[in-house]
Amino acid sequence: MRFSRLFGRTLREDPAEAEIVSHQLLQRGGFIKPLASGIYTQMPLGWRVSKKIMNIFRREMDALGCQEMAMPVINPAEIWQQTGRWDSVGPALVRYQDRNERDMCLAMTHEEALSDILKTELESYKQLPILCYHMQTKVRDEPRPRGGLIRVREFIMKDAYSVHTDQADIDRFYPDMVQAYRNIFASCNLDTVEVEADSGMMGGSDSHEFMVLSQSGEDTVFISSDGAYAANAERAVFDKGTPPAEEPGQLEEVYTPNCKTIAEVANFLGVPQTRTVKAVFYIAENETEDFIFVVIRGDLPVNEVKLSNALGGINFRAATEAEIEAVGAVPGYASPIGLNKDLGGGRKLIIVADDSAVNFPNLVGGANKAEYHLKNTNANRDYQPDVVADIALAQDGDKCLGSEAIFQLHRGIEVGHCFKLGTRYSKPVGLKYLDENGKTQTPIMGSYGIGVGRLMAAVVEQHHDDNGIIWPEAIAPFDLHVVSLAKRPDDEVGQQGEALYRQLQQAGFDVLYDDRKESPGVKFSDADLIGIPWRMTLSARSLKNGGVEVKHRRDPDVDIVPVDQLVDYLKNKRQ
RNA sequence: CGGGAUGUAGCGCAGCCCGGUAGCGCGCUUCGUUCGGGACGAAGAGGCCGGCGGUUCGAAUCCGCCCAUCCCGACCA
Repeated sequence: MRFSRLFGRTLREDPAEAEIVSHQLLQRGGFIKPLASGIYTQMPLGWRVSKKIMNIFRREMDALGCQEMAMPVINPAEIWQQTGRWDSVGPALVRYQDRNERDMCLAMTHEEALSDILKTELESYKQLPILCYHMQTKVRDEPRPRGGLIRVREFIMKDAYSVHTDQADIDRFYPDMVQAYRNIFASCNLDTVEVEADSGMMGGSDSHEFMVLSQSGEDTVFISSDGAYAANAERAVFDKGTPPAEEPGQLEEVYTPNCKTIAEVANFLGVPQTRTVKAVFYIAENETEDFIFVVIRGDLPVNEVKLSNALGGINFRAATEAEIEAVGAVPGYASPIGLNKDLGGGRKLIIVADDSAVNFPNLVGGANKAEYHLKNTNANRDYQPDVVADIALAQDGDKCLGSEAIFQLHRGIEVGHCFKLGTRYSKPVGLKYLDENGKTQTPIMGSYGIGVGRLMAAVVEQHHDDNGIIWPEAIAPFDLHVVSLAKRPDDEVGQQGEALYRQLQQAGFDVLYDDRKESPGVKFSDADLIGIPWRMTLSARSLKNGGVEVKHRRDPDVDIVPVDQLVDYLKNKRQ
């Protein structure tokens, strides 16, 4: 490619709206161009990188025996209604009606589309496992796109699916897929951390995220100080401490003026926050709008993902002060003690207790009376929780379960996610196959996603310097960047440059040839910004020194290589 | 959806308080000089000052509403 003909140009300054480095450099280098919030065009340079990334995906998926296919972006509503996600995923799913007023949507992922195929295609255990993947545009109307390519509303994802006879079969296959993901990230020179994750809207039992640790990440992950445990914030379980061995004491009302927060109460009564219990309130988004009364030890924040899981995956919102008062609780001094669980009309008050609030005895809690708290509240004696679960949010510095290690908080970019889906999709859709004994069985599925653009951005986050991007060789837009410092196109240097460009292309390299009429400074700066690994400078000076000046983007040093030895030199040096 | 910020030429910004016919740098075009780390000179092109409404003799500037973009949070993968 001649630089003079390359569509898209470099910018001298960072676009004002770009805050994170990958967004700045990808835009400045002319890789991407924004169209609307969270919607980007991949310009020729960016698309070249994407294609190289996708080819790495192909290589790894094909090696596993996964077959590439292509499923549609446009889906009919029915298949999403069948799995329940038409209602459960909310406005992130882009919906519309076609001209016949049929409900349609733009797929945000493809479990439904694949399941629909399997409904008629899958009949026998002999077909299993089915391993397939595709790379397709996903559309998600995100509440808040951010960070350039980190979180967007339209993006290409490689998603693979596996269909198995039973759990044992997916358990055998799953590590191979995880290994393929490791290979992919290794090929992109990306350092990733594998963390236990919540499966979120995907459902299913088991899931692992691949995180790139970065300040620009939007996910919170905890890694134990001994490196033995890593989990994202939604999932992380931690040691809440050992409850003191105390006999339950007598309930005792105490006057606690102006003590609406846990900190104030603990301070006023001179007890640690771990000896208090607090209440948090939500309204379930179900037909009866049940009132969710959460009790949790005073020092712990609520993990709403864990809470949702404890309640069978329902959605909810924070309750208003009026709604709290309506069930008889007093905000700031609330307690589940003495509240009526039947709110009438089939509406329930559901008490969800974190295990901390149950295991720790004699906690200070609200009295449902302004300015008063109760000492020595005890779950199961003073009130009956409907659900007891771990619903606490881990924090930096929390202790790991079963070891002395400490949680350290990191920010991360989620670049890949593997899910064991169980029968989350196969069951509602009614997927069936006949086993060796002619018995009807429900298959077990897995799904494995990785975003192309997000991966590209994550690589830039990890591989850049003050001057620009430093692409790993495997995904660089070009292999070589030939910089000609010819004064005129037809002079000695110009002619040699043309010949060199042809020669390197014939040797099989992807070459960007800077034939522009620009000053050397401009060409070098653009070369650094675009970040192609190998830069070859051809100039009167280099020719006088015996050839072409070869420099790797990440090293300051240069080699002078005679033109006729260049190809051998590069084949030797390149990874 | 809540909080905050910003919208003026392709990009980065000033001008806005204090109303009076729109400016700087980069980039772009032409010519000349230059030529190893974002060169120099000369001459140019390019703007519905985000939109709508109001106040005013007069609005980029004051007021109201709306829209868009970014950041934090909610939410989400």
